[in-house]
Amino acid sequence: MSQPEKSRASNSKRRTRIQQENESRILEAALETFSANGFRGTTIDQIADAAGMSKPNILYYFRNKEEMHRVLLDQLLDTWLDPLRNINASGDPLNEILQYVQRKLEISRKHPRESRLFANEVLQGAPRIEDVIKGTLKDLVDEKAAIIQGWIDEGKIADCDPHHLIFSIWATTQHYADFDVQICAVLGRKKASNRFDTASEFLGKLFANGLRV
Amino acid sequence: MSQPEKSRASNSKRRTRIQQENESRILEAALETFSANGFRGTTIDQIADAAGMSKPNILYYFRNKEEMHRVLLDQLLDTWLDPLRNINASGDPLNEILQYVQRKLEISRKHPRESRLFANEVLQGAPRIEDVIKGTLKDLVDEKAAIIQGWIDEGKIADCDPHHLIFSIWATTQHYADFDVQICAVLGRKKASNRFDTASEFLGKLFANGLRV
DNA sequence: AAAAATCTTGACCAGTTGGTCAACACTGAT
DNA sequence: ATCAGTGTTGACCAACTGGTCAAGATTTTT
Repeated sequence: MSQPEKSRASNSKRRTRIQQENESRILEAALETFSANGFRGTTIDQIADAAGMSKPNILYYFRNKEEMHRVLLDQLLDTWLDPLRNINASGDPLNEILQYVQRKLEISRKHPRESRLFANEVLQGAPRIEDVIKGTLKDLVDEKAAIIQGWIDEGKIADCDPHHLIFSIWATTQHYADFDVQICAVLGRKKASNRFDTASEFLGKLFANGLRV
Repeated sequence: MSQPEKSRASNSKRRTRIQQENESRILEAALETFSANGFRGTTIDQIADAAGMSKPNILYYFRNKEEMHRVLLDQLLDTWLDPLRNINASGDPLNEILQYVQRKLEISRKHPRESRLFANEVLQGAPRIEDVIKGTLKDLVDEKAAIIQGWIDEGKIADCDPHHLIFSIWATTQHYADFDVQICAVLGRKKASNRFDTASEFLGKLFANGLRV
């Protein structure tokens, strides 16, 4: 009776101190490298270097390159959907939406690497997260879109397609993480230094104005 | 006196019929593959397959993988900047901006592969187009931002940061090319079928409303 | 028709990369 | 202190990949 082949990371036994430390060091290094170079552009050696350990040791904790990527995407998706979940049907409509914009922008500011990892994945056709996108994500978006449609019907915000409204919030906020290099280059050193604050102000105005009845 | 090493493609001599045909077949195949898999994720063999020729023949026309990528990016950047160049200081402010939104959206609709190629490049830190972004692109954006600021000062459109306005237009329109998989999955088969038309309507409303004085 | 130029590719090579393995080092429970 | 379980890595391998080359096929020029 041999054990099914499992990496340490996916083992359900209680994890030791060393396991926990190393797994998080590896995931941190993998996030850094994957988000900067994409999946194919990342080598296990790079991750090993970034994590300060040997390649075989990386593969002692994760069965293969794919598994590190999968774990990162899984972790990511929770954080990703959280702000959307927070939209509250009984709150003030405009305020709920503006809060959502600001929360998403805050994620771009604080977690740009996760944003780029996600962008890379979707750009390549989302092969590894197709299920989540078509399932959990779609259901959640449909649910919130219905809430927004309700607000529109009550005349609380301007008439527009709720799905596209959500897309436009994703687009504008994630842009500040995914295209940061371009943003900084175009703004120049000085204006770029507080780009997230000026972006926050701009997006607040745009959506507040754009959704006025 | 040996010729400097040049691929056929970059040779300045008059190009033969076969050269022209094959170079464009290769670039078409390369665009398809690069935009779907990224630079590192693309192998010359894949491009050769897509172009229906052998690998050595690909490398007869282009010195290496890098050169195909470079040529594609060069071609792309022209198309890319064109709509922005079209913004006219003496036109009707709101109309000029809404036209820009629609032109950019049209590019996402007609040239999604180019958009993804560009997105891939910027996501990875734009190593190969840094110069253009910091030079031509920045200058052009600054110029158009000044025009928009003029309109704001005249009270023709709402007060907002012109640079971020441009970013938000890039973000919202390119999103429909770069994240198409996600858009389609979330919208579902039926609503996805005319996604560009509904997007056009939504973005028109959002920016028209958002820029009202 | 023949020579010159251009085009095409099978075979090959060297470097890289994902992943394995056996042997050795460390940790912590007894 | 012991030793079973856990952690670590140098050496290695097979597959892949970017790129070369010489020889032959095709097209164009004369």
